[in-house]
Amino acid sequence: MTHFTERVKDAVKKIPAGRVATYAQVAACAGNHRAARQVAWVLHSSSRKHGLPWQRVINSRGRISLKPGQGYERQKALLKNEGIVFGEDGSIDLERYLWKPNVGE
DNA sequence: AACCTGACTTCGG
DNA sequence: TCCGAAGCCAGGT
Repeated sequence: MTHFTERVKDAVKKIPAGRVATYAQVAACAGNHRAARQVAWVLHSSSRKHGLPWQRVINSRGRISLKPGQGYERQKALLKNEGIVFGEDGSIDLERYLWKPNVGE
């Protein structure tokens, strides 16, 4: 595991409940904003172990990347449980819920 | 080392 | 808004 992967996990853990972060944002925190895909891989690989609030990581469009039946509903339920409100099209208002690193921490 | 893969992102059409 | 193509990164085989 590279240092980057560890940083990704650490960054994800920092995301506070009720907030969300994009893959690119997490990647940036880990050192490479271009490694968004790798972030997805890490989550997919580590989510099994609990410990990671993977549900708080969404794509740049403010929507869940998982497909229905592939975890979409599960993630949506977890986020709603944290107080996040979804649009009728299943989108999340990033202006309101996006995690702001350095702010409030 | 080479090739494949993925919960991505951006740009065009 | 949807679809396809291209770029990008690191781990797994």
